[in-house]
Amino acid sequence: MEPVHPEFVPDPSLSQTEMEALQRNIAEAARFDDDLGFSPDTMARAGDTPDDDQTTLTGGDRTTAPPLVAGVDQAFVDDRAVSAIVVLRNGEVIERVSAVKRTEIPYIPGLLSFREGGAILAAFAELETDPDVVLVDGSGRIHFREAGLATHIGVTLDVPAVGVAKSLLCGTPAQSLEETYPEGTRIPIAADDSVETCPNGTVIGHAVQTRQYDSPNRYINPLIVSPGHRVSASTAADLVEGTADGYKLPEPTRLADSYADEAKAASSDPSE
DNA sequence: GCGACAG
DNA sequence: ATCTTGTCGC
Repeated sequence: MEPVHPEFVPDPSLSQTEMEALQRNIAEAARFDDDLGFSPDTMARAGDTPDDDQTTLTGGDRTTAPPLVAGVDQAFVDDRAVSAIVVLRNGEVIERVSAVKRTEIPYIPGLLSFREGGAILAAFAELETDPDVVLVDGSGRIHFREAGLATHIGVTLDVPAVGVAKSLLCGTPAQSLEETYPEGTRIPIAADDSVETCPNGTVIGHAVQTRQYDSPNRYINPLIVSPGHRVSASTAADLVEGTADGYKLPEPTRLADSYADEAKAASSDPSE
């Protein structure tokens, strides 16, 4: 798939001020409410009975096929970024692609999309499938200008997108994230003074505990989930919870992560 | 000036 | 993100 908004394609040669200006425009074009082509509750998972998705004469419309969910993740080799995309439906891999691109700028908090965005869009250009929603590694609305990596990619491609991060970039959690929470716990993240584009108190995402150990002194940190584009904060959390399958990371993200490592190894293999 | 900051 | 062994727990 190709960019619907070429003017938003991340350009690493821009000045920092120009990058920030572009992010403000992207945040204005972003929709942080649900505009999905499917019902978030049609998320069947691996192991589910296939005929669960057939029509019920008297029930609601259950003819809708489970959505195509894509996971995107990157790996790095020297000055190159390897982006991998894995598309799943019903827990089954439908397609996977990867692309390699040189990184033009270093990692700068708040400007991640200008470092990784090029490789990601190159990978999407290779993708034949049109995913219903994309899970991007990093923040979406939880960003200083509400334009994190997931928002940048989602708006540029005009595809529903969700940000899945392992740590909090900004914003204030309703409860401390230092505690150990049981699976299923969802803690709202509110905008604070560090988020300069929206009122303080706005819920810009959630900490989501997709996995937790049963026993004593070992614990797992929650994921930080936020809307990227065309998804609300609560639906973003629903989608991540609905695609997680026994691991902390949702399946599409987990598979993209390992595929990126494979592609990275292959790209730096002399015998190839 | 200092702190804080996804991957 | 990346560099890596051991260690805990089911």
